[in-house]
Amino acid sequence: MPSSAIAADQPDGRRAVQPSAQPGPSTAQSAEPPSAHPQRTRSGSSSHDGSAAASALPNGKVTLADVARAAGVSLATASKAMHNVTRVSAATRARVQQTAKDMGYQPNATAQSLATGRSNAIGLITSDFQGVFSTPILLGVEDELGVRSNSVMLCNARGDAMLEKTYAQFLLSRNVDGLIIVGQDTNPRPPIDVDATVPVVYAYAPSSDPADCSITCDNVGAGRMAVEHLISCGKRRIAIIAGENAYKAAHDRVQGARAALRQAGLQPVGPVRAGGWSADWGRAATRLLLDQHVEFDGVVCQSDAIAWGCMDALKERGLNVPGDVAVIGHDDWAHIVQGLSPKLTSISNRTNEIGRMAARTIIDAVDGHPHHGVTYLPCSVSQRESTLPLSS
Amino acid sequence: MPSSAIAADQPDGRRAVQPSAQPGPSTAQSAEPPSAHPQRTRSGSSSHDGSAAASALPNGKVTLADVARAAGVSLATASKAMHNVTRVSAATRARVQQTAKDMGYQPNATAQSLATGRSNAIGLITSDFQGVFSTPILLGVEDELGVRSNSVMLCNARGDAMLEKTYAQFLLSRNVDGLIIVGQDTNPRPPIDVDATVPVVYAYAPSSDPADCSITCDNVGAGRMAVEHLISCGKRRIAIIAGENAYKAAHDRVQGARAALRQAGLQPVGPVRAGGWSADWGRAATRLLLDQHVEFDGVVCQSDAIAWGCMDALKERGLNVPGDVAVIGHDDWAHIVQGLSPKLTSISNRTNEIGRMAARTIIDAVDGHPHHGVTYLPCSVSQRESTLPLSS
DNA sequence: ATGAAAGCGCTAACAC
DNA sequence: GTGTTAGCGCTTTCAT
Repeated sequence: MPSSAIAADQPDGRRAVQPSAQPGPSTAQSAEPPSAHPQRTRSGSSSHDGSAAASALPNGKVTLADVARAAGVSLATASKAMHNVTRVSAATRARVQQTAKDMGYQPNATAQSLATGRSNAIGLITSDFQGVFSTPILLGVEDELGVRSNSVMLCNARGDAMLEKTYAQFLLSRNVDGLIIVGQDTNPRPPIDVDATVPVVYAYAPSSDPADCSITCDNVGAGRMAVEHLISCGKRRIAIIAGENAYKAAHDRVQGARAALRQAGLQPVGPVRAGGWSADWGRAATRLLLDQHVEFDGVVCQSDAIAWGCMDALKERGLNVPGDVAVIGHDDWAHIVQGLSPKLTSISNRTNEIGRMAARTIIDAVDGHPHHGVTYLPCSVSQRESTLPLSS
Repeated sequence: MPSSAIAADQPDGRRAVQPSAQPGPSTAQSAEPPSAHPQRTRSGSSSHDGSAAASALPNGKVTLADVARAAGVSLATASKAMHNVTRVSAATRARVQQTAKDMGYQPNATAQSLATGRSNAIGLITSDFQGVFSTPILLGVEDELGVRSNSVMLCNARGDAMLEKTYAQFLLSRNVDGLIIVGQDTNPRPPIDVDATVPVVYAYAPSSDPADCSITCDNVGAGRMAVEHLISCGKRRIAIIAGENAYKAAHDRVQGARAALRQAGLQPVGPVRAGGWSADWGRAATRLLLDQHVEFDGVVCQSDAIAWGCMDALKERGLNVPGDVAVIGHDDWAHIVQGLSPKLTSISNRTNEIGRMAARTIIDAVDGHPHHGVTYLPCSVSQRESTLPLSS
């Protein structure tokens, strides 16, 4: 464990600005003179030689017309040459592309979009304010799309159906090629209420309309995995602490867990209670189990927070994890599984992969290969110390 | 604590699809016939009466020209009428707007952008793969922008300077009106290496160029607050467990804490060690303090995870929180502060507000009121059980 | 293989 | 007040 003394005192210089409750430049007239032009960064003149730079827009932007002129060809030819596609002589193609590069030409995506009708951008509407699940999904979408030079336009509907509709229309007006709707849980949800002219895919929360395309995780499989993992660690008396009753995920995971247990000729030890997703619930449920003298050597907790509370209660009673009781969580939230001691084994929902897959699916649809129905992506177990079979 | 028995067994129906390691529709040729057109949702015909709907683009989209024709005015007049702005008779304005509404007209933002040179979209480049700090910032940006019908285009540069540059150019080619660069920590960073023709605002990680505009949090003030809070709870022997040495936040917070201590005629109890941001480091550092018989009745931990580990170690030795020792964390991560028992008092960096402010600032700049220099947004303390003064 | 010309849907002078 | 006319920067027939 690295540890170093940190530098001692210094004068306490800097102080915070804008200490008002509602700080912000927009709230008051800027104290600065309202200069007519936005700030601009200086820096890196284009990193190449200066072959005759023709004109340039007032903005400093080079258009295809500029390139064409400089290369001594027509606008149309320049356009073709840039796309490596139609019949252009290899010579001109090369020349145009070189001039374009030399002049620092950057195609104007807006104009391209207007001309072609495609924007190479997809719209993403999230309904999750906290972002626990949707963030990795969003990042996954971006990862996949960024590679293809597509971009994602983001809106946060905060779970409000009206706002969601408004945003969908808004994104559509921006010519997005497709829409990804990200939910905050795996409960099926009604389809968005817009006459979308582009493909739509639902991520995490599937659409209740089976004709729509949805990507979510396989919670039934996750429940099964959790139990199978515990059994593989040599545990046989397995208790289950479920999440919140209103969530389909809770039911799905219980269903999978029971199926796996049954398959091994077992059944859950003690009652399966649903109460919430929090550590507090984990503590309460575990104490209850203990107080009722339920004997278990493994427990599947339907969230990492529940597992946290469970481990707290176990330690409180002098029980050792994983020796006396192995604990497995769900969701695989980095900050919880890593913070616990021993570190928590957990079932990952692979939300990042859900995002990537949603992106691939929508691109496919845009390219004319739509998918339908709900795809259940398998979860995976991340083994850590809380279920180490060694000490069993 | 609510608790309900969950429904018993059901047949384990559904199974996961795509179990391959690299699942995805794009990887293989779709099994479905490649229909020429993307899927489209059905649903809600526009919720209004059917006054003579003239034409409509093949896409089903209504253009301003269609509206103009239907309303019996010229294209230009229709345009003006829609913007409530130039001289148009109230009558025509009303008539045009009504027909537009009736026909379900949605302006084409791409065309508007091309014509005006403004896109009403800002680009956001994040460098945070985990998203711990950038997610709330991002959501804050979106909140503020969404209200103004601006949209945000998102890219994830993963901390790679080259990728960041590529994305910046990419976004610029999409005519974004401004750029927000979100960092993963508060260490100053070199400015982006592009000749931006639009305003740029750095959020969380400030630019090292003082001429640039940056918004970050006031970690010095945060350090001060933490100590002042502990003192206000009646604690006087205060220890400090710092974060990772390579982070400016660690030094800033120590600096602020020492200043507050000095102001109260005190100084830190025991050595101030920097080691990391994890719970493991919190455990190790606290045990060390205890083993060295440092006597403290309050401890400021520079992250919530450290505080977690600290509380673990404290309990381990039979010490009571907050009775024997009050504990305060930094960052205010919901899942940690809520999961702990007792719940953790923490200093919030107000990342959501940083995002909102970045959005407001960039809008201001787009409107011709640029800001410069680093704005340090004050942090705030979220009091919870771990510092309840009652039992002190 | 290359170029001329007609838009994409909208805004913004400038005439009437 | 309202209409006419150019474009914004690019793609794309259709001639040549």
